[in-house]
Amino acid sequence: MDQTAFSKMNEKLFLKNPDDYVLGRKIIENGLLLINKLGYEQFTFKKLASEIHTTEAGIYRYFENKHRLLIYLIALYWKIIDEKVQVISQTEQEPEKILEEILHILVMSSSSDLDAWNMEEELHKLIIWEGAKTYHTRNVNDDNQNQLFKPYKDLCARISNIIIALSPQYPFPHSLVSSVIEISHTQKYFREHLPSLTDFNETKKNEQLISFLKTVLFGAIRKM
Amino acid sequence: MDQTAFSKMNEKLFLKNPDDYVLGRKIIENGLLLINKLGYEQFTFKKLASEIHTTEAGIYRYFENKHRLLIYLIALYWKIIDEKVQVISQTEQEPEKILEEILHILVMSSSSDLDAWNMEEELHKLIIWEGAKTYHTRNVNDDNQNQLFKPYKDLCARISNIIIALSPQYPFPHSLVSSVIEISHTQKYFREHLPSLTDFNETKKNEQLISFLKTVLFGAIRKM
DNA sequence: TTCAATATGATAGTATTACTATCTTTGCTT
DNA sequence: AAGCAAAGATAGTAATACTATCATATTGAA
Repeated sequence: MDQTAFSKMNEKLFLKNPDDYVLGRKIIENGLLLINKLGYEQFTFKKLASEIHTTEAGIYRYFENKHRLLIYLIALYWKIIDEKVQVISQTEQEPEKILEEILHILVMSSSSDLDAWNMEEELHKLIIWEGAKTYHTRNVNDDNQNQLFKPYKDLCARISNIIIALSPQYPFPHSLVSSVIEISHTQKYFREHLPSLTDFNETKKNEQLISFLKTVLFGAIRKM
Repeated sequence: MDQTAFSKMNEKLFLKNPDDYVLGRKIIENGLLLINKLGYEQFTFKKLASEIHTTEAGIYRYFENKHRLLIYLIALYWKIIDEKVQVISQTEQEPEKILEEILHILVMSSSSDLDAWNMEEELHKLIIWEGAKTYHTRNVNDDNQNQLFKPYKDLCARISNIIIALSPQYPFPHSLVSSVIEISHTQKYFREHLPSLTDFNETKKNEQLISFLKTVLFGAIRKM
């Protein structure tokens, strides 16, 4: 796992930094697995507590509630993606090629190493199933003021800059980037659960999804 | 309100057809208002019951749980939109013009009549805030098998047909349509709550959003 | 070595949620 | 006038989402 993403997590996300303590790290790792297993609604601190042989109260020392834990995990995901995008941006040269590489990262087409426990894949599953629940809440504005969504916004800004460099005349770079990110998740979800909302067949799924995202991304910024 | 949308609602959505009874209609109307007021998570049948001077048990006679009520309301929304799209399709002639009209419908740019109680506007608010919660559930597959999402899929298919007529070579008409629909909601939401993920300023908001959606929709299907 | 701070464990308790069950009353239809 | 279904009323339960308090174990500074 990429350890640098854990550093400098927004302190508003937790009561006590989980990455500094044994129990805290167990909460993060097993919390992620258990949310993915049960779904966010069915997930409770009590169930997690019994999973890691601690108590509800123990978990509440780290996170105010399960929503904060969710936002923490999603923020972690965005930080990891942002770092990958930074690396790509530095190594690649053509902006088109960089953007295409970013699409690959967003759909997690490279199912990476066959680690027994691959946090990144779990985080990817989490964002597809539960990502939108971080901000579809009556607390959005407060949470946003507390900078809880900063990693997502940073990533969006970084990719937008590539669009701006490539197509300075295009008036909606941020909207385009946040849209492509969101639909990379919803299309992957629809493909599995509401396939008639998509056009993907069983073969080379991720390639088809990336093709689609390319028609959207490059279609939009192309000059009329 | 468009009364035809209520007819032929999928019977799996309710235990007793709310549109056939006084109490049922109160549940629908005040349920919609109360979910919008409190947010889906804070909304409970108990609160709704006290609002309309009935009891929890009374509401449970109509809906298995609040999630079913949410799906019902969202299905109603899609039916209303689908009817509007049908009307446009019949009156308009050029496919481009039809699609542009559909974008206007999707973002609800015409804030219609100044009725004291405008169900359509409330439903539009509901879909923006809570729409994604209908399918981001561990029950998606069951719910989908029960046809609970049929109105959405019907709408998507209908609009896709226009795309196909306009651009028969484009390989992803359904994905494009479901994506445009989804981002019409998320971008409107981001504009209000996470504006740095968008590029819209305070003036003529909906026109800007529609411009953006046009770059995506027409950009994607344009021949290379 | 001792003391103090703090991480964690253990237990208990509360208000609210998400239901289910049952019994009564009201009002309309035939 | 009888009967049936809609709606009201009340009660109860398991689970959720917390909060509070007290005990124990570890560790690092004096």
